Amino acid sequence: MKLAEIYQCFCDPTRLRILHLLTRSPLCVCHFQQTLREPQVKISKHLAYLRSRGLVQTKRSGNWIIYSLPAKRSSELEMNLTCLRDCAESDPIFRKDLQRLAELQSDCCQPAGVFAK
Amino acid sequence: MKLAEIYQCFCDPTRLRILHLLTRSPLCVCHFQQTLREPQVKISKHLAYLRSRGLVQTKRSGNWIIYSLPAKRSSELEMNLTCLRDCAESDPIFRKDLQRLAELQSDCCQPAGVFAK
DNA sequence: TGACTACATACCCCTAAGGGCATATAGATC
DNA sequence: GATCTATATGCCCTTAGGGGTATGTAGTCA
Repeated sequence: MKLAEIYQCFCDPTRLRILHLLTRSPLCVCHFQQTLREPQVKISKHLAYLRSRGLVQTKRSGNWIIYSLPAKRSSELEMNLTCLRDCAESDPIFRKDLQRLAELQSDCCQPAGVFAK
Repeated sequence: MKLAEIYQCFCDPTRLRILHLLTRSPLCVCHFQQTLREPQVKISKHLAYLRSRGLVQTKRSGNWIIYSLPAKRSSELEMNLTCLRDCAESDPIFRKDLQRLAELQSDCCQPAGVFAK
């Protein structure tokens, strides 16, 4: 059942935070590190998990690997990402993540194009 | 994170089918058995899992244990149950479950009150 | 070419959890 | 009390997966 696989991707707190951030903007691994304040290996593994299940896509940009949600998403995924975004509004952890991300984005030393589009 | 715990409950296909049915009506274990066509022990264990995490409630009615969604639900749970219900509409497995349930409900030999309210 | 940066992966350990079989329990009925 | 029905639980096996340490790899820049 496809739906259960989506929820399997959603059922870890770190992955949930990653996916939530991706509903806002494509990001590279170092941004997740700075935003989530988790070890690189942990983030990298969860990203690999999500990638193997088609929940995220990557493209290289110089030294950075940019992660983003897939351009084409099933309606189930789309609905659940929207639901996640709505639920996240009232949760302090997700809010804090967004705040940290905003601070990153206001820095001037970011790789070009990461936050674009 | 409370939200991740909800998704942990959602991440197994059998539990997802159980929860989906419960968005329609309170049910006892034997109804799940007939609707899902899964072994009693499997259903019973998944119900115990959901109960231990507060996703379902029980009340006894004679020999039957009636399972239902909790009367008072967090907004996160409510939103995700709604999303599940919407997603389930397009999935043949969930549709088939609903069909079997409807057949059960049209039988005349059901315990009183199970489907009430 | 060599050093550096950003990221991935192999290996290890440990726990959660899913499934099945057998058995226990609780209420109903006789 | 004995039995039946409906449901729960203990035990066992197996796999998935989450976390950490160490190391590999790919692109960049001097």
